[in-house]
Amino acid sequence: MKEYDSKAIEAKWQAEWEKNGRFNTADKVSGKENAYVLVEFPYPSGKGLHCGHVFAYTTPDIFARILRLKGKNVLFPFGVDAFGLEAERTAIREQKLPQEIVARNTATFYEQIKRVGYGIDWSRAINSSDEGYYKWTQWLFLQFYKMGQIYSGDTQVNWCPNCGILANEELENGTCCQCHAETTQKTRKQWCFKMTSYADRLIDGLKETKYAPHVKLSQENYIGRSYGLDVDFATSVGEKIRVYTTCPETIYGATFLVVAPDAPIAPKLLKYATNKDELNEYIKKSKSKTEFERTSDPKNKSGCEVKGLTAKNPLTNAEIKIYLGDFVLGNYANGCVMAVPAHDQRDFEFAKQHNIKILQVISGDISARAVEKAEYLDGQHTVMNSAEFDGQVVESAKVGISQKLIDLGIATKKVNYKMHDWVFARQRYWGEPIPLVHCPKCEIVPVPESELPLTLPKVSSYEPTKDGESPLAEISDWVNCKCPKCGAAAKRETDTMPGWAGSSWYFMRYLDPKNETAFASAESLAAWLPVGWYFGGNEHTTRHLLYSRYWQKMLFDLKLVPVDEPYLYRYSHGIILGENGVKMSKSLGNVVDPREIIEKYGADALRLGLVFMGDYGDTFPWSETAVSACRKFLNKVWALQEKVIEGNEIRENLLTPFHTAIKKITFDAENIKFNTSVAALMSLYNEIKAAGSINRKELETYLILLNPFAPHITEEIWEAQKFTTRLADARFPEYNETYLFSAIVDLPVQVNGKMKKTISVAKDCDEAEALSALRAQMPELLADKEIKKVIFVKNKILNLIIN
RNA sequence: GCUCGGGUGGCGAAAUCGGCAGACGCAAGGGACUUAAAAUCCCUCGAGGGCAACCUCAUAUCGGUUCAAGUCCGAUCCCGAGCACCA
Repeated sequence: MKEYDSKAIEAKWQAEWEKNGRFNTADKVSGKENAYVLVEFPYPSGKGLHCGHVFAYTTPDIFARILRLKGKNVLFPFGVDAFGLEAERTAIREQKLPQEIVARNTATFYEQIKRVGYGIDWSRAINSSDEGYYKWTQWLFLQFYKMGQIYSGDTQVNWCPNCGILANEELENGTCCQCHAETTQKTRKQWCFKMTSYADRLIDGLKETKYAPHVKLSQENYIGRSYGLDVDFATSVGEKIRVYTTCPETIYGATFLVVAPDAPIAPKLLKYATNKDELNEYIKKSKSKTEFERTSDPKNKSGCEVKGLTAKNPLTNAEIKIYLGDFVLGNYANGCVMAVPAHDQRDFEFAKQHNIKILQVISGDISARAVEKAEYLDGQHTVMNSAEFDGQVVESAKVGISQKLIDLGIATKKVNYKMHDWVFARQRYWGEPIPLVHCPKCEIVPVPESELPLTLPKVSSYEPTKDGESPLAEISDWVNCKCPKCGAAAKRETDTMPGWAGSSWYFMRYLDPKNETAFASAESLAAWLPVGWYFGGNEHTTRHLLYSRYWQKMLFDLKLVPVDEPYLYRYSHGIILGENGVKMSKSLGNVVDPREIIEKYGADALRLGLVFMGDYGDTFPWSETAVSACRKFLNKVWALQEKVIEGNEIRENLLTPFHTAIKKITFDAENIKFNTSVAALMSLYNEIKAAGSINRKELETYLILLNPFAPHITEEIWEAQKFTTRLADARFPEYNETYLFSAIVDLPVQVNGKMKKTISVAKDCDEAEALSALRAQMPELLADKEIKKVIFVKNKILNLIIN
């Protein structure tokens, strides 16, 4: 009876769960408390599901199963996020339709995932590219359009002279990945979301959530709110240059200005310049760089002086030079900065490179590098070379100088955000058509809601076009339509939505996936929102999270949802690398298919192995030996059936081990750290084995504890042992503090902070009792020593300071 | 470059509030069972020293705070993720 037949057992129980859905479906009406556990829905890639996916889903499944055993009405749904570039490119490569690719890959994904034995409510499965789903994505878009959150604005796109618009993913070192031509940045009007108008609420709303601190920090930094001043610098040609600064305290040290080549004011300055050709050449060059390239090179701060005009420092009246520099971004604040080389490292390097005066205005050593904000705002540094402010500490000079600039009418207070508005259009086939119509008379008219979904036409050719227009623009039957308002001949918008669209609200469709009259019923939204626990990849902690929070806030303002934060907790997982420590990829041949592992060790062993390998949040290599170790462990649990004796209570010698394990798993569930739960289950097994037998109560308890991790084998043993109820209806045990420690504890004893030995003392004993126990048990330690000081922490430490 | 993580034995890792560093496993070595092997079971297992009791060193590096530091503070090095059209 050493080995168990994992294949037969897993097939049996998976069939049972599928047939008898009540174990995994969330009840609409139940006396229980609702708990919504969400895992990011994957893109159904052609590579199939690999162990990285399984790693991502196993911990949430264990968590959901624990909540069920704790008596919660748990919703744990799944689906696929099927629109997007990857499916389209795969389809082009295989000369098939994206629809076919998605259907095929989704089937494979679901088949694979079912074999791991997740407690998923399959009745709610969704696919974001289904008409019944994207009808509501389009409907939501129209609500946002009608509330004024969507506008047509200038955006930058990657442009290949041969292939048209490219995604960032299609760039290879500034060239096109297909034809290897040089790419440039091109301006194009596109639909955008006015997301910056919600910036403050997106920061402030984080207070309502319980995300991990690093997740909140990522969100805040991405939004990048800063408080500063808009300051006008006069120029020799009358035109004013408005810069944004968060460091007005350094303005006396501003010795040049840098204007982004794509700043709104750049063309005006160019008119007066005497070196137009040189400047135009510089502008052209910077257009070939992406924003990332412009800002990432620390050494080469390129720039080109704008000759023939100068600016004036508003407080010193010194004449200062103006440069175009592409490390300044045209779309942030005013696209212009005042450069203070003594107190900004970037400006410092630029000044050295272009031989510009470095004027120190804050104390410190600037011989080798700038003394920056992080250093000088310490209440110690003082201001110099700054007229009447000389000698003041920086913090107070900052206030004074700001006020002076404002009083002089040169500056106004300004709040800026690093976050941009959200470009929400793609010139691609495989996405939701944007439901707008261009009418020559009425301009932009929304498609009537009764006509949704505006379906994506099924066509044989859907490749991106060379002129940068959407492939839909070439389908005249589809493009030409009547204006819904005036009936005149009109044209449909041909851009589609980005992959972010469907994923910004999918957690609500799970609540009511078949509803044809609303994206979800008000009752279901009220019953389940916000999502209690949201599990997903580290790579989504800024953008996907932010986008869906933004949609939620707009929907809240439209009174369409009851809460304005969609998720309460957010847990981010790492990545499983290949066994060789490199990212799993087909070309490297280190992808692990869960089906192979299940074949060899069983799904339960795979599940245990995946959580045992490492922490959910970490990135680490796949380890087959961890799975094989867990299979051995399960074999031993199976063999416990030979040692079952009668008994209705946990025996006294096993009380502490059992309650320690229960506490550990309970604690781990709150903190999503199940690797140590597996260790706790193994330790508890070792104690049971040492006891020589297991009684029925102990076995019953052990099976409940192990069930969320290894659902199949535990169901099988439970049934074979003829416990009365179903395991799924059992209750997760509670731990009792009084059983956690025995009456005698080992107290570590240190001398002068160095660990010596442990002594046995009564639990919770005081310092005097501990010292007398020490004298009795280790008299030699204190012989002829004078104790100068005693540090005693109950049940933790006894530290003696001795000469 | 900017932002966010991380660095602990031969390996994966643990250490919840600053209190016995290495739980739980893997690999390895020794033993039992076996005709033999596999499986299983038992023992050893951070490094160095010592017959032993024990001692010294050890959580990327350097410095600090503290009775006590993997944990807190400062500096440095290295690795991973994201940086707006992959999602």
